[in-house]
Amino acid sequence: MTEYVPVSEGELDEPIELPTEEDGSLLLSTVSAQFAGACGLKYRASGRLRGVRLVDERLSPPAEGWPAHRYWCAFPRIDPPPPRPRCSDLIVLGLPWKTGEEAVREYFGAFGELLMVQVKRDARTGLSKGFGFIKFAEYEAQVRALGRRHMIDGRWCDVRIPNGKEGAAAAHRKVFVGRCTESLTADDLREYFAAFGQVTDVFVPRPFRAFSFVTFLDPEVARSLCGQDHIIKGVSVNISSASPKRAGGAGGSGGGASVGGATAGAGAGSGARAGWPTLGWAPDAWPLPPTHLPIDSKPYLKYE
DNA sequence: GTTGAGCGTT
Repeated sequence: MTEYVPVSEGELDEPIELPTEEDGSLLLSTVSAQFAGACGLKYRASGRLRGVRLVDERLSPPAEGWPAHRYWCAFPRIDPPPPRPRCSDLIVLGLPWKTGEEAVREYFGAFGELLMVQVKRDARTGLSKGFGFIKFAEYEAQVRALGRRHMIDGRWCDVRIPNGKEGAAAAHRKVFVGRCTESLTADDLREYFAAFGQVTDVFVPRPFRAFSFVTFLDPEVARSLCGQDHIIKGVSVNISSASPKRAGGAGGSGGGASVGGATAGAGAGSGARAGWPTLGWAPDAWPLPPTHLPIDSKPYLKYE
């Protein structure tokens, strides 16, 4: 004969009485009819949690019978969070000559715990080369630091994922934006494309050329945009995948894709980059002529 | 006028 088993969704919820079968078992389908997604039952016996035996979709009563306890549902484990992306070394470009590791550590320490800080120096003279490397403990800190510019000791600095192995992956996060007009600033592009995903870099060649590069944090965002035409400030631009930079000259070893924040250019031919529009700074005001900069914060020029 | 700046003594 049918008896009724009190079952609730969670331990503290109000039970619903569910009918058993002729053989005294409770069908899992009877449970899931009331509690969608339930995959079993549990109860408490002398303070400890116990599971109800389940064979072939039938839940068997405990030895002491159904009425001895009240029951609640077991649900499948929610999907385990995907493994966190790991932190990579990050290059910090454009450091003032005077800036040492202490200042870099103090500045980026505000973004999260730092595992490594280096300022690269000339072996002979000990003078800073104007760049360094950092590594965060937490990926979230890395994300916070990428894709915006950083004012360190009076100069705007860029944080990017270094070239090389990591840089090759950056190629998949970057799109080529063709048919740009001169009216489209790096900030315009960053603001527009931020709607599709976090933008970590915008590059607009200077002097003007009719293209730009936009790098996203998520390669899937970049991929999804390829092949599309978009209208930005009335300009129809075409988006395609960014092909690797051509090797050649110093340092180019194949895929020189870069990722990172904005850049204060130093010489003719440098590009314009934009950071977070919300910061409200004006990239078109850059690069400042070196003579307008404090003596201790001239633009980064290798070997100068 | 459709492909980019600079990248690590180990």
